[in-house]
This record gives sequence, structure tokens and C-alpha cells, in this order.
Amino acid sequence: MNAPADTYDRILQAARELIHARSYADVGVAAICEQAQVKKGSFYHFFPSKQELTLAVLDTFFVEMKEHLLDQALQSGLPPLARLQKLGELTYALQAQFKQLSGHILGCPFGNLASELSTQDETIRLKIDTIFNKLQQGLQQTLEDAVAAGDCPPLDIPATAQAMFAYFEGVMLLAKTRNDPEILRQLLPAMAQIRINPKQ
Amino acid sequence: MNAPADTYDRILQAARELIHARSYADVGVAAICEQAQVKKGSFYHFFPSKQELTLAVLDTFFVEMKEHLLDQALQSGLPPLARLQKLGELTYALQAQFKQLSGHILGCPFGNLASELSTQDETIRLKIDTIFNKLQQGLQQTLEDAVAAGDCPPLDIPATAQAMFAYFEGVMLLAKTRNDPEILRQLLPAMAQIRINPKQ
DNA sequence: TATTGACTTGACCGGTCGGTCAACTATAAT
DNA sequence: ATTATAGTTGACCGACCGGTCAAGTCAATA
Repeated sequence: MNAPADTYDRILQAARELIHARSYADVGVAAICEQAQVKKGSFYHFFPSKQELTLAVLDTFFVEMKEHLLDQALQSGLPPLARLQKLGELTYALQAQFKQLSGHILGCPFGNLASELSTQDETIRLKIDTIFNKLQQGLQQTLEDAVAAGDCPPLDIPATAQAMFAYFEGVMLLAKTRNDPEILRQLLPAMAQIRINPKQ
Repeated sequence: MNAPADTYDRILQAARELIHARSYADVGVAAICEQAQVKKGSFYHFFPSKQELTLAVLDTFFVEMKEHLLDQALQSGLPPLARLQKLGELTYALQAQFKQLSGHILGCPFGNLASELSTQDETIRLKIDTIFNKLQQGLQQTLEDAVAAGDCPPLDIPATAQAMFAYFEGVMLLAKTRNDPEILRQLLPAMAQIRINPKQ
């Protein structure tokens, strides 16, 4: 081995940053290699294709989002509904930081890629679908706690978790389009009020 | 003039369909020209750039969405909250039709383009921002009617309209990612229940 | 010390990208 | 009949796309 064996990680990290800041199609393999200080031949030694790289990038996004957002908020010792508030606050802080550093709100990396690629790449769509399910599962757990603690009237928990997640993604998209993080501060707290009543 | 003078419209229509079904970056000028049965030189006779074409496409999307969705639902004689339900039903019907025809839920054309291009093209971002404001304005009008009719408790009307719109976009994104129009039927009705209370 | 195999390098591939341009055709106005 | 103008055509541009490959470098193993 020639150089420090972190080539794989440098590629992943570069791709993560560039794709999140721009888009899948706008970021070429050459740009990723340049940012990672890696030659294209090395890139294709570690990743068979840009698509496979993107699948790996989605994994790292998920790990990081789970550790730095979901777990910090939903696994905190706070009361259930306060955990949802905390999730909103952490999201605001993160996106505001993006805006400060790059001038733009970058939005949710999963939502961005899902929107761009869902009709074009079934493998990536399914991957994001799976990730969405896991994220939604976190909300659902919190909701169950809230109902058990009597903080919520009885409701259709899975559907409500899905609705909350959809609302979250929609608010992110709106904030990105307005390029204004304050949208997040204004709208995300209402996530905890969304309810879908049980079918009767 | 050589041929029927609808060249401009054929280009617009082709771009509309292709960009909605795929993405901005994935649809090249050559593909648009092929679908429109137009040579590239003619394309650049009518549009100075792909970006300008996209701005025009956004206009036609807005006109069509206003006429076939917003006005049909929100300008109907229905009671305010029923208008919101109707908006959800029409949206479901439209996306289910896309799925039937193309195999994919295409989602909201504005949301798709905003997600893909907001960090890359400020002109397009601002255009979509303006369109979002108009769409939100329609919801706000309906909300005002609902409050005036006593169907809603007093609430922060502009913020609630914004939240409803965000929820709508989020549900669309979720349905696109799951490629399942039934998501729309399940989640869109809850849009009418979203409330943001007035600040005190 | 010879061999193996992971890793790197840079040149290269065909194809496509957005965009340009000069020449041409057809219609409408003078 | 002439000119001006709108529209069309197809060849062309440099740049970049994702991806390939033969050759080379190095460290670990035997």
C-alpha cells in the first residue's frame, strides 16, 4: 500500500459532502476524486460504480443522522413530546450551520436523493425507502411512549408516525426552497401535534 | 415559416413531461428535442438556454396545477374543510394516474425541482419560492374561510397554511419514495387537521 | 530474496453535455 | 419582384460524463 489506507473513507466523505451540497447528477466522479485527493483509477478500485458509491454514502448518512440527531433527541431522557421538540431544535441547529458555512440550507440528504432518483434508480429508491422506514420507526417508538404516558389521546400510531415524518420532510424542503432556517424553528414544533385518529 | 408554428409549445410540453418524469439533470436538451420532434438549432431559436426553458416550464406547471387542482378544489362551492379534502382526492387521482401510465409516482414538479436545484441555481430557486407562496396563498384563503365559518378554532392562519403546504409536499415525497399512491389517500386527509396556534 | 496482491497512477475510451453557427427555406410586407 | 424576417436544419464545438486498463509501486508473506 502506498499511502495511508483511508482512501476508501476519503472518497466516501467527499461524496457525502458534495452530493449533499449539490445533487447526485451534478457531482461527477471526477469532482469526488478531486475533493478526496484520489485518482479515478483508485476510485474504481474501491467502488464498482457511482451508484454503489451512492448506496454506501446513504449508509453513512443514516449512521450519522441516527447518532447525531435521532439518538440525541429520541433516546434522551426527556418526556416523549419533549423529545420531538428536541429533534426539531437539533435539526434547526444543523441546517442553520449548513447555511452559515455554505450559504445554503442543504435539506435532508435522503429526501433530496429520493426526490431526484426515485423514478430513475429503483435500487436507490428502495434503499431510501428502507431508511425512511427506520427513521419513521424511531418516531413511532416515541409516539408509543407518549400514548402510554397519557400525553396523547389514543391514535393510529403507525399512521401518525408516518404523517409526522412526512411533515418533517416537507418542512425541510420548504426551508431549503426558501433558503431560510427560521422556517424550521417556526414549523417543526407543530410536528408533535399531528394526529391521525384510529379508524372506526 | 416551414412547419406548424407550434414548435415553441411542443418543446415546452416535451420538457414538461420529461423533467417531471425524470429530473432536470437527467433530461438533456437533445432528449427534449427528440421528444418534441425539433432540431436543436430550433430549440435555441426559441429558448436561450436550458435554464430559461425550465423557468417557462415552471410557469406552465403552475398554470396547469392551479386550473386542474387548486381551482377545482379550493374554488368549488364546498365548505372550507371539505375543499381541503377534495384537494387531497384530486392529488391522489392524478398521482395514481401517473403510476398507472409510467409505473412511477412522479411527485410534485415544484418540490422535485426545488430539491434538486435550490442550492445550484438561485434563479430557479426564487421562481419556485414565488410559486410556493402562491400555492400557500390558496390554502390560506381557504383557512380564513374555515375560521370565519367557525369550522376552526382561532389559529395563526399564515403559519398554519405554510404548515399544511409543507405537510402536503412531505406526503408527496413519501408517496414518491414508496412509489405507492395509497400513501396519499392515507395521509393527505390529515392536512386539514394541522393547526398552529396564535402566539401569545 | 522472490512472489503475491492490494493499491495507485495516468492515459484513454466512446458517448453525451449545453450551446453555436452559417446556410437554407418559407412567408409576409413593401 | 425584392427585401426583411421568422423559423429550420445539420454539422460542429470544447468540455465533461462514467468507466476501463495496462503498467507500476509498495508492503507483507513465504
